[in-house]
Amino acid sequence: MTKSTPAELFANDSTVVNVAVPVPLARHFHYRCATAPPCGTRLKVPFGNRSLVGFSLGVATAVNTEFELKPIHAVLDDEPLLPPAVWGLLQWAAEYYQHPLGEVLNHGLPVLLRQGEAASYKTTEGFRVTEAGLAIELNELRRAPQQQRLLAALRNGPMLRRDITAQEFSSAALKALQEKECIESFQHVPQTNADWSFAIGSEPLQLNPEQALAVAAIGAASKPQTYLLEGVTGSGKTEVYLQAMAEVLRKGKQVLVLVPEIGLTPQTLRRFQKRFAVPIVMLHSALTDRERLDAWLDAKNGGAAIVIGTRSAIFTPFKRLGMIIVDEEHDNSLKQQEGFRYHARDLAVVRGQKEQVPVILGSATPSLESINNVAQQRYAHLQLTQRAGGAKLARQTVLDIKQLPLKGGLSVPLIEQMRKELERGQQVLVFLNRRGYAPALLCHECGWLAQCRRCDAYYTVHQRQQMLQCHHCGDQQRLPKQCFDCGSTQLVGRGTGTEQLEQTLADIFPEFPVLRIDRDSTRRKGSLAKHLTAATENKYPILVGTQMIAKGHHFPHVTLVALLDVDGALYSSDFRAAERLGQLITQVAGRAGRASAPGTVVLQTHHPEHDLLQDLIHNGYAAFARSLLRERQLTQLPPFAQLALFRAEAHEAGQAQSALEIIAAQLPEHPEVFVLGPMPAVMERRAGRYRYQLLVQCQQRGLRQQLLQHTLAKLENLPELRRVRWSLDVDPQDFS
DNA sequence: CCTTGCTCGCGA
DNA sequence: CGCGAGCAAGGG
Repeated sequence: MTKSTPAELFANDSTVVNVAVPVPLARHFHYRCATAPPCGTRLKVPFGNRSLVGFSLGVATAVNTEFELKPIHAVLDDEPLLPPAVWGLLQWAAEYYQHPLGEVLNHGLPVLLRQGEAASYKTTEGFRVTEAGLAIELNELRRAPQQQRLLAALRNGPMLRRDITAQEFSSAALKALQEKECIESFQHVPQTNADWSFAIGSEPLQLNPEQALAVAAIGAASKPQTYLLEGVTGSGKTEVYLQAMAEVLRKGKQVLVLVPEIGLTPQTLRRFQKRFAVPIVMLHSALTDRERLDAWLDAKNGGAAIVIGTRSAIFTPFKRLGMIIVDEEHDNSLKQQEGFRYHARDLAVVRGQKEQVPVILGSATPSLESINNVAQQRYAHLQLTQRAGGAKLARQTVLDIKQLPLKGGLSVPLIEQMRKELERGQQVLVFLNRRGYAPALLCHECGWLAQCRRCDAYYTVHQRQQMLQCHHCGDQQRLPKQCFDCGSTQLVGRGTGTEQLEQTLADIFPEFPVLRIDRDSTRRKGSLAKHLTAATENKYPILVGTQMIAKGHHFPHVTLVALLDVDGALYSSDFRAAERLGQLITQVAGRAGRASAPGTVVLQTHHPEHDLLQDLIHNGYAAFARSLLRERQLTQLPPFAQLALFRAEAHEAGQAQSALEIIAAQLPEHPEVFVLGPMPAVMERRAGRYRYQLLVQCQQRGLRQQLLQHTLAKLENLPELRRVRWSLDVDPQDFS
């Protein structure tokens, strides 16, 4: 790396370089230097009274001579930091999402590189077993199960510290083993540009005909393309991924795997490791900045065969990328909901085209966007309709609870059905998407409801902590003893949350232990994994959970799944609510059953006759989604329309609203452009701010693009907008 | 009088 | 975004 001294730089700084700086401004900035650093190298530049790391965009042409330019401080890279494919992807994303390039480029980098660190390894620490560690009986460590587990793992081969922490081994266990001299640390020198192709042997698992067809189709394609792998839960999508990957790895190429939530990753990682003896790198939130940079470098230098990560991993550079897999492509967490609002699945498809590698989008409940792309023949369709091992899909039923008394959200017929399963020794899963004890606190005497000071929302009662909590702004206060209005002490929770449900179930079924899995019960690090394991092992006949349990994990002993309250989404104002409800019900239903004990799903509802529910339970998600798609076409909603959403928030409602009126006034009139709003957000006030929205709807993507570009250029100079926080969301997923 | 806490404007 | 200038509110 060259670190030019200021003296060298100023000696002859007649050149002007164009720099993308990480600030929320759409323009670039000019700086003086001796010779322009190549486009794509990082520079340290003075900005205001700060020093920032930006990217060179090459020699500037038309230069403003009205004021003196500042010289750059330093050149941080000898050559462009990012390979052309990633550079191009980031440029494309900045334009598509209308987000300042400097911020987008910054987003694509590990933190240390944003801060100006050199893009090179520092040695990393690894651990391996010693002679003593090999000699010792594992049984001797039975009093220290953590150490026992870790030692067993290390006997399979040395591991890096970052991989040890990633697999939820405790650092105490690591230290203890080291002190007993069962293991020792060593300095690991990263192996760049490894060749693992020889290590990919024949495949152990027998595929069913559908899986075999899918793998063959991907392998046989004459040119790379995008595939939608639509496979019912339990149909063995992962096995298709693994065998499709094997082909790629055998050629010595790398694979990028995007997963929605990192909670699932240790599990996925283990499965990948079991199959392939190749370097696998995980990008997850528990990594330190240094570990993240090392992982990034492993991918860039070609040392990592497989990279598994969440949405931001889509920007990882690769030396020889051979395939991208997006698991659970319908999942909303693939879309970033603030700042640079990109959709990692959509960028994966773009990246696949740019780098000419196949992209596999997998889901049991594909998004309507992807289903439409199949219909338009933009994606190839691969279907898995059979569950592996002959397991049957759960039978879905609706339970009409109109006029039925509810006990903590449970109807009597449901309780009886549960009892039957439990007495047969089966496991029952009760799903309720509302954590806490009760979603509101009500005064029984005067009807007063405890309302959040800063939001248009009620506090949730958390009985165990004796707190009121606002789930929208995080505000907390002690559970009041008296009504704020009338002073009555008759305060009761209204409605049911998982905390209450857990108690109610324990009362009804004292002989069957209950395990609750939600954000509150899994707050401590590693406890989600622990809970999930306990749930799988059938130690708890009754499982209670929020949508946390809807993702990925399979509970083979569960034969009855009950969803307590699905009505909220049936009459929602959000046009995506039905799609999401269908996905949720199908995913939760998919957690249950195995070959010997097919499951039943019970949906408690006040609207048993509702078309959506009927369609879903009788025809399944695939048909349900396709009828929703026809509806979207009739109503001209995505994917048949291109949306963009302007949001504004301010301390005064009027300010937010008028900011959007100003923006609306800048939008050119066009017969194919519809503008809706400004209108208040569904929750108008949140965390003390009033929130408004302005929806722009276009027929054509190109038209929307032109329109946004044109409009944003004008907005940059409007002083009236500086007083409010506003943002643009291209392809909004969530209107809250 | 000075500290504290905001909003505002600006950045090459 | 994130700094500092500038200004208002409040304590001594």
